[in-house]
Amino acid sequence: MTPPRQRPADRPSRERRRASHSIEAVLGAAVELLDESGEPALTIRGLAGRLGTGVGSVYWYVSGREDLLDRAVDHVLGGVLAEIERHPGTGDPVDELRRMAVTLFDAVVDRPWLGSRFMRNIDTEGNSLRLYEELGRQLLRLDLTPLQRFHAVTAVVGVVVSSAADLGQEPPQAVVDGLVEREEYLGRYATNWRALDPGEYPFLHDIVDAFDGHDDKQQFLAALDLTLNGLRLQAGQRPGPGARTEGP
Amino acid sequence: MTPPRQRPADRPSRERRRASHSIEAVLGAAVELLDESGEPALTIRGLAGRLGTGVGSVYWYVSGREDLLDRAVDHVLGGVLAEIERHPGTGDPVDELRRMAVTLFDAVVDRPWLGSRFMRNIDTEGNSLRLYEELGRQLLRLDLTPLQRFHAVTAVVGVVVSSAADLGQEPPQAVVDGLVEREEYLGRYATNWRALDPGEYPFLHDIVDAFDGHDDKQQFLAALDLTLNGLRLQAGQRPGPGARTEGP
DNA sequence: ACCTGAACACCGTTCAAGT
DNA sequence: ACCTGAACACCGTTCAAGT
Repeated sequence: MTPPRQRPADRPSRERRRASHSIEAVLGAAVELLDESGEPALTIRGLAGRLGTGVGSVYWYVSGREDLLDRAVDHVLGGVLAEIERHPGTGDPVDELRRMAVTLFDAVVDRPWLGSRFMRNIDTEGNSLRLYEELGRQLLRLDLTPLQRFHAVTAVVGVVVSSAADLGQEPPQAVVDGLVEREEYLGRYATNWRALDPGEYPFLHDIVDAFDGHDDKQQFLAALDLTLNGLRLQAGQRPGPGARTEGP
Repeated sequence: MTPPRQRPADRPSRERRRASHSIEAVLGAAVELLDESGEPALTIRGLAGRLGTGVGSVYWYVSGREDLLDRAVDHVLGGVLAEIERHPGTGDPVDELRRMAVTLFDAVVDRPWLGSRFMRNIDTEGNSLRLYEELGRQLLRLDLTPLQRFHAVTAVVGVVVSSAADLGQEPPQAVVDGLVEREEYLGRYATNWRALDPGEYPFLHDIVDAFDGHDDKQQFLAALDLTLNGLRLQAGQRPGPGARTEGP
């Protein structure tokens, strides 16, 4: 919804400054708040309070809450990028792409507030764009058209984004607080579904046992592998995990 | 983030009532506001103003803003469901699934505020759950395990959700207002990318022409077909559109 | 059964004034 | 160059009081 903001290049500025006041301190505290209680909990006042300053001070470093959020995301993405770049990346391109997507997914599990923000600012240089490049680079080694490559990265990122949306919605506060078990929470779905008329909801009855107590990561991997096998097919490769195996 | 709310069954109540005050009137006005200016523009005060009542009145019909949003989504989903159910649905299961997903996507294009909300409340009966059932039912005709079916619907819904996230972010206000052309907006990305070092960003340079002026629907269809071809492979079918064609 | 609107407890953002 | 905090213009939600 927001236009690409000007991102004033991180001011290097001079050597010593009050330790608590620097863009790094601001982003560090912001990430803390986000990690502790999620996106809605990050307020300018709360952040200023944690930094021991007034609200106006925050506005010296960021142009607003949206900018703050974007920078916090970029900040955290630095670590993800480092992890992704650690590996040589010389194996099968689709396998590499898969590994990167899983790394990204794991980061989102740790920080649901990354939500669908982590690929929002690919218009200008930053960690999102580097990540995007890193993912796409694998596809250069595949026999595809540029348009197919563009679509393929979109699709792979999309699998992570939609999983992130799932994760972001899931924990009702009671589950987060540990008052209600996740099992019990999922169990409610299953219980409700089983009470429905099987004639009207044959599909729900078919999957209800599989749904009950399902694993988010497996769900993500399944979606990812469907996409990647479609991609392998498009590139003329043989299918990977999750495809039907023919004969013994 | 929110726990499944109690949804007090739509009160039928008695025959005549002031026309402007009924749950239908409330949801109708809410949808209007959402269509006009998006999710953030839907405020309780604004809604009450449009209805010509006080804020307290709105709270008699819905339990809060989140509930209002969920009900508005459910309201609109009724139309989508009707369109999906109009067809016989006896063709190839994956083709049918594809058609439904496209219908869903088109609805999201029209109403970006459906965002990732349209499958959020599948714990209890409602149009989201019916939609979910309708999608999944196609898979019953495929040779898959229940877990594979569950994962497949998740994946297909995920493609729509991630496209919705894309669409929801896209229009900066200036583009919505028609002050800036979409072409020009996308062009900024392309211009920035072309200015980057090709050695550092080989992938971006490879796709920049394809990206420039790309079509959202084609992008969605490409991602969808990758997933569906992965699914066809899993079910032992022959691949559909988007797969590499072997010989003449 | 349904509506009213003041009151409460928050927000993000701005800006004159400070050092 | 960086900080302060009051002030402004909003929010969602509650609730005693009305009809």
